[in-house]
Amino acid sequence: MTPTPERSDFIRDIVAADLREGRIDTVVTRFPPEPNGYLHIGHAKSICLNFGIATEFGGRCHLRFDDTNPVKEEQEYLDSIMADVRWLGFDWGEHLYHASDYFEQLYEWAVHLIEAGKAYVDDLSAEEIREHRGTLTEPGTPSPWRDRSVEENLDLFARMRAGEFPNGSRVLRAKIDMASPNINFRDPVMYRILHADHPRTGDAWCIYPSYDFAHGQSDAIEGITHSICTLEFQDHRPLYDWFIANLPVPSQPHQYEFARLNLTHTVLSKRVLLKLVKEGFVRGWDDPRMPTLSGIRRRGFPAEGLRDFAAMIGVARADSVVEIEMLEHAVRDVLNRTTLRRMAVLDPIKLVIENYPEGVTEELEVPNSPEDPDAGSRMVPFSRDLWIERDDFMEDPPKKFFRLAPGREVRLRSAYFVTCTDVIKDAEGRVVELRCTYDPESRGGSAPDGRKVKATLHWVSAAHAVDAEVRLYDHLFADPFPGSDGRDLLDDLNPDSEVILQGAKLEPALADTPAGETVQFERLGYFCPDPDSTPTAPVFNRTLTLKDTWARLQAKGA
RNA sequence: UGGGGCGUCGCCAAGCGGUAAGGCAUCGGCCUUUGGAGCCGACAUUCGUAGGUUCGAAUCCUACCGCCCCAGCCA
Repeated sequence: MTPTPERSDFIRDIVAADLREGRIDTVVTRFPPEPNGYLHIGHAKSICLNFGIATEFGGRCHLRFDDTNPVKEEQEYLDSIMADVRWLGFDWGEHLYHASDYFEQLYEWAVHLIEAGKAYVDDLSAEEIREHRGTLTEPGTPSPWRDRSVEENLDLFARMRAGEFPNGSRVLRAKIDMASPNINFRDPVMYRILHADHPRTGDAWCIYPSYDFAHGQSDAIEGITHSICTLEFQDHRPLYDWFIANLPVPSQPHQYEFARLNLTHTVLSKRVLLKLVKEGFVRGWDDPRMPTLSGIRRRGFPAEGLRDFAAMIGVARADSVVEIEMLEHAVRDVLNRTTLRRMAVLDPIKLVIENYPEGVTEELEVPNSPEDPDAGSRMVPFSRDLWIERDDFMEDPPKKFFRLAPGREVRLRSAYFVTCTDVIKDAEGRVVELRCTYDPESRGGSAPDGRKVKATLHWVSAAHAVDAEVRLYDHLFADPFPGSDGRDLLDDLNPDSEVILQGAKLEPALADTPAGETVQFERLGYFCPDPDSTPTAPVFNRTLTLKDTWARLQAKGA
């Protein structure tokens, strides 16, 4: 499936109308992450929206770090965010900015508001401010410091900047309306004292602007036309507009809100993700089970799949939870057409072809991709002793199982038809080896007499197999709605989200799979080398399984 | 009991007064040297509920119900 290129949503409709009706000449958007964590798939939705609109309408999209809280922000996050946006396939060109680039301008505008009698320094403590704020149903009460003179406010604010006061001792507040039904208007904090080093400005500042005072003004400075954010900022829009209206800003940006992404079987909360990392429930921010872009990349998901997914889910204002199957579909769709096919046996059982000459190896030509003839083919060694998948044999098969069984003939992919003639078991009765005969006439995988077989099995020549570790990944959370109904999030963690297999058997060509490339292990799924992989000890991650009708039938029967 | 939003198929989502797109999932069938892929078909007489306006309503009006967000010196 190819997503419709000209998709439309309410934001694109607004942009199109603004362009058409001449309210703007060029659309300018921005992706404004706070560098306090790694980007996740929810951010990908926003990135695709903002950068997508810019390219579709011939405008531009800025990458701007909302770095106004030095106590939470780190250079590591700045770096990972830039790498992730690039990986996703977007380019901000020259337009890399930081809210911290505007600290001086923001300070001047704060002074402007003080001079206009629209901001004041408050000496109340954080707790007192909260008490004065009122409640959802009761108006707040003015701070006793609300009516200080402009001169005193100017003096105090300058001394706040100069570092004369300790953290938390004073704040600068906008003077709006303590009785407003919109709590954001009850004299919101514009600046707080934070004696902390900033990743970019170092110790140049000890007062930092709040989100509300920094964001809209940063948009105005950059000439952002459409400032797109998530629903929880709706209540802030009147305040956003208030600052723009009361300051001599160079442009008039507007804010629009859309519903953030929620996904079943996953959690998209920086707080929770940080906890999973810090407390060792995963291998790190880039654990293949994490919904972070770095985790998704390590898992082997292609960026194109994420972009297709973003296009598929659309953009709207209704809270929603997207089934993870939709993401998996988008990823499989890309992988199916782009990936090379290889053979690997995850849970091997020996198959010996009794009538095949001992000590002989022949090279069989196997196509690299049925979806792409241009992908060519490769030579794969074949011999008397092979590994096949344990699940591909049943001694006493049910009606619908049509793989190998005693007396049954099946095809070994691109090789020969083989018929199981004997089953060898160990002392405990466990099947340890299958004896077969092959039909030399069926070389390549089809019989000259035209007879058919119901199954095609993948295989690896035992003498040529490369041993590997394979890590099977599944949803990090077993429940579709982690932590719902009051459960502890951690209780919903899927105990089988990572299953590590040792001694998987790979066909030789797999040993040179480059890092970052995802391949298909035929009939099993998509896999990619993990960064832990070495030439002598390959490690593959399972990106996704293939859709599995047989597994579904079994599940239904059970 | 304040304010701001949202309610169209199991999930996402078009629709903007003219008689319910599409995708995911699911279920059939065909095809197949991956039980993959592909192809074909099925899948909302109904749009949170109840009234009203209209020749005609998911779209307009009224009331009600349900869900989400807001009381950080986080963003």
